[in-house]
Amino acid sequence: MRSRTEIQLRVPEVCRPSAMREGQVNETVQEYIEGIYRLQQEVGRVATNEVAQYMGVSPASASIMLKRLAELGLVEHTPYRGIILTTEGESLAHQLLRIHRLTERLLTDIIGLPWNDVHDFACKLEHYIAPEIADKIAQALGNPTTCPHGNPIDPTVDDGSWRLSDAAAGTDLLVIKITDERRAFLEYIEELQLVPGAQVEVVCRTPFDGLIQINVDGTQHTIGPEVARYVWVKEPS
Amino acid sequence: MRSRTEIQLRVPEVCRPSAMREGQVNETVQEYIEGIYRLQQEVGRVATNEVAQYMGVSPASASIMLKRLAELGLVEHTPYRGIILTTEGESLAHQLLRIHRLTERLLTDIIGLPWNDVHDFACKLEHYIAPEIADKIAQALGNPTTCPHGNPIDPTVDDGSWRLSDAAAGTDLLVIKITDERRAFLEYIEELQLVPGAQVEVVCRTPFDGLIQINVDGTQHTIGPEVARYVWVKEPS
DNA sequence: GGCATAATTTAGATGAAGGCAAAAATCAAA
DNA sequence: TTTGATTTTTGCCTTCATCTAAATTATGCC
Repeated sequence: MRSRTEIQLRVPEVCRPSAMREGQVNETVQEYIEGIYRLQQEVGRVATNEVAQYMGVSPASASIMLKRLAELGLVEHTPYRGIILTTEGESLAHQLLRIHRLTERLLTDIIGLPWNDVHDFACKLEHYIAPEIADKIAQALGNPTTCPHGNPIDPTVDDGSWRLSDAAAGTDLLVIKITDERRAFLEYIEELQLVPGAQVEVVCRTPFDGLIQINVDGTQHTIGPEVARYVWVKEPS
Repeated sequence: MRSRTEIQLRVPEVCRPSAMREGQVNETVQEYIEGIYRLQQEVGRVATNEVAQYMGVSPASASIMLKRLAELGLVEHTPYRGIILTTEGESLAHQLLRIHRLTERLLTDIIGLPWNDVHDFACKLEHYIAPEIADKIAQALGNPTTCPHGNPIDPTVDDGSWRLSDAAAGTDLLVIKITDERRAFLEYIEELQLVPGAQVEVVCRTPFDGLIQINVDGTQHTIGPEVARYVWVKEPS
């Protein structure tokens, strides 16, 4: 047993607690940017209130954070007029989404976790996976093009799909992706067999409430608009 | 484009910033437990000052944290007498080490990162990998027995090795593991080809300064005691 | 054009983490 | 029993992310 005064620091700096709490673009900032990106996809220019609601914080908190994001150059913030991601902010969002989706693929394809589980884990891991590691992961996985839920790994790619809620009755379609990745939602989707790659026939639509009758694998289901909204389809090729 | 008031929270709770900052046994606590475990391996019962020095904080901060760890039941803290891990604390340390080492294996074997890079990444990721995922990783990797630096995945296993600094002159030995995982150290080790699995002959030792002359792959090197201390060897079987 | 209402921002405060320096307490060794 | 080293306590600081309440600005309607 060695003399008690000689213990040296054999733990790398990066593993020390103080170093773990990173710099400017921390976890919270990254989560906001991801949320804003998704909102922007849905509604275009984003209002402060929408960010607040989406992130589950008060409008005041969202306002403060938006100011900070603007200072970081990630969003363009016109006071009282909401925000829009800058090129830099969008590029960060793309980077994060790519890392997130690659991580999901790693978790399903290599680690063997179920597809409805991986989103939550990827949410935590993504903040600690550098882009260079993501490249390595992509390589190791044979450069997959989509995440387990069907979203393109490269977020700039347009897969040409549209929402099932917008599909016309009487068409035969292919499920491309599911964009509500909460566990309960995915479990429901799985029950319906409405997973990416499945064939779905839009039988008919109700004139009210926007219900859609579909046929998947010979089974009839009726789904509501809030489900159909997050299932994306296109013509089978 | 949908009405602006209907945006719902499609982001799982767990991905929201507030949920990311966890409960009692947070990142910092985990890092302390790991550090204390390593110290305990080196020197037995650990003094407050040693924890402070090892973790790079003031003795005051270490003292406060040790009190907290004691309240969590992870260490037994006799005031003014230092600490010792409880069964629970040791078990947590083992769990963390297992996850850390499996993560390192994943990073080298599947992702293809170099062995001197993986420690730092694993340090960050380990806090977000649940034991059940670690089990899946182990399975996916074919239940490896050691990390890329040669440490047993199961920290309770005794591999029967000893420090090269304690080896007698004139013996032929097998390098088992390297226990200083800082990048610069591993790069030096690699330069010497003194990696786990290598054959090393202890040619002679100097009477002063504890230098050791070794022969690896037909090349002679002289290494100091601080290097030899973190290279572990045993008789080839 | 003016006003009520809605949305947004500011101001001020909170609470949890993690840290430090200096003073006080304790231990150990001469 | 005194002295020096170690440890703990005390009191305070900083950062982060959040809140409520008040002030400000925009908007839509008559």
